[in-house]
Amino acid sequence: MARIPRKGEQAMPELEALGIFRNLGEESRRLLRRGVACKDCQPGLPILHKGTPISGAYFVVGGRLRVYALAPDGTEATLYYIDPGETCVFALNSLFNDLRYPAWVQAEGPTTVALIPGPLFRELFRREPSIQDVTVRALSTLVFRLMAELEEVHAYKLDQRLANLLLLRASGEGEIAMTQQQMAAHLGTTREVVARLMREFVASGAVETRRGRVLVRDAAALEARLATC
Amino acid sequence: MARIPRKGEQAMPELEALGIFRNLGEESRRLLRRGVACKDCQPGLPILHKGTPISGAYFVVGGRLRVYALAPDGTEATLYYIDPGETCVFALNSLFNDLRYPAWVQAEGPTTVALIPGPLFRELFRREPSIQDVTVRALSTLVFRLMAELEEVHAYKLDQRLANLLLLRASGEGEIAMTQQQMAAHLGTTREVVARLMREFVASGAVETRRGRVLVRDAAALEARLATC
DNA sequence: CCGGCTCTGTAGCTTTTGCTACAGATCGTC
DNA sequence: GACGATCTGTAGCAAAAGCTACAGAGCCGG
Repeated sequence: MARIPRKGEQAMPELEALGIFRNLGEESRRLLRRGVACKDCQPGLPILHKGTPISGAYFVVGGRLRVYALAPDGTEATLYYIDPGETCVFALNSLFNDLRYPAWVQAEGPTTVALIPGPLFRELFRREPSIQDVTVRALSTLVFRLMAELEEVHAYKLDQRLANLLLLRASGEGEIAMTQQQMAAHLGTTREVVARLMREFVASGAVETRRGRVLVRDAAALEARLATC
Repeated sequence: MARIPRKGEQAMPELEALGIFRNLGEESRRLLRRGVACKDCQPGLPILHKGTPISGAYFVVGGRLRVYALAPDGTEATLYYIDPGETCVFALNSLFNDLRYPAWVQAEGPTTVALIPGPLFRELFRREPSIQDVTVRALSTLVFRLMAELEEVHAYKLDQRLANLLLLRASGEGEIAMTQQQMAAHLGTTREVVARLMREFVASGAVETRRGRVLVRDAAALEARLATC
């Protein structure tokens, strides 16, 4: 049940529930009370589109956002999720560099998002260590991830990269809720190649395939696949 | 002719020649005078190795640093250059996240580097807008680059990526001072593949090859190659 | 000048991945 | 239950890239 958007003073309690906004200076709080807005997002509808100009910083207060890219053939690849207390690093990057947003964002389930307008966020960044920390950490984390992904593309073959993806995405019970097409989009290849590689994993007993899901049956076998040069 | 390393007060004139350090507050200057060091680097010898713990931020005062990766077969791939007034963003990333340095760095020609110890840099970061700006901009620029490279790997074939590399690296006179092996390392492929593709470019009149160099003869032909799907 | 090292060019074969096509299974809606 | 959409599995062929091998050219130092 979506509430009406909350602006200024009414949005503060939600924001202060996040640790990074709890110990701000009085001046920063005053600025925030005049500029921040919180709103509930409908699951499924894009909140941000590729090419959107970015006017502020987005923080997840509750729920979860999914950031995804669209491949030329229309398929979606999830880039990353944003959990409560986290900010959208692509939006930060766009904000600090006057770039347009490079992907799409949608809410997964009921999600509350705080939007801090650009000039306000920059001012907070100037004066508040916790904001500086979250900004640099978000950018650094993204740098780390992108470097790892680029290295993986150069260093590994597709079977190894698929094995890695399965290991990384497996839940506690060893389940990956992805279609082959989604895996293909993530790895930058075709669905048929994923199917072919998956057949080998099935034959070796490493996984079982279901419609829309994969079950890891022998993680060690996947790790062994990863270790082959 | 390398001078002895300059510490504290003696290093300040060189540092203040860089715009970002020119308008610092008095307290920041006082801190800097007690902590900064400048030194001249020998061309060729690595300044930083992969795996090195990072103790501070590196700014180029004069000359130029080259950051490079080593492939498993020992070949070097230049990742980026650092010019005067710029900082080593990998070192920043390592510093803020307690990571080890991910590559190698060497000086190209006579180069002077200022090292600002970690705690001092963090303090400057907290209070000085120009330091905040250079930090966020360096990280953001790296994010942008890595994202573009990752997208290029997925969206283009090797011939297109080679054409792009030649266009990007060509000097004003259309010369690229790289061996085929270096191009291969950069693109994550083999020297023979580069040779094969280069033969096609030569046959079409787009380039001429020399030992250790490539001469672009028809940039439009390379661009046309880039545009083919 | 000579020798060693590195770079370039080439060939042939193999492996990996992509493309096209098809059929069957599964799921949700009417 | 029927139907349409989507997902999975498979096959065959093509294209791209990798691997191995070799020869010749160019550069530098002794």
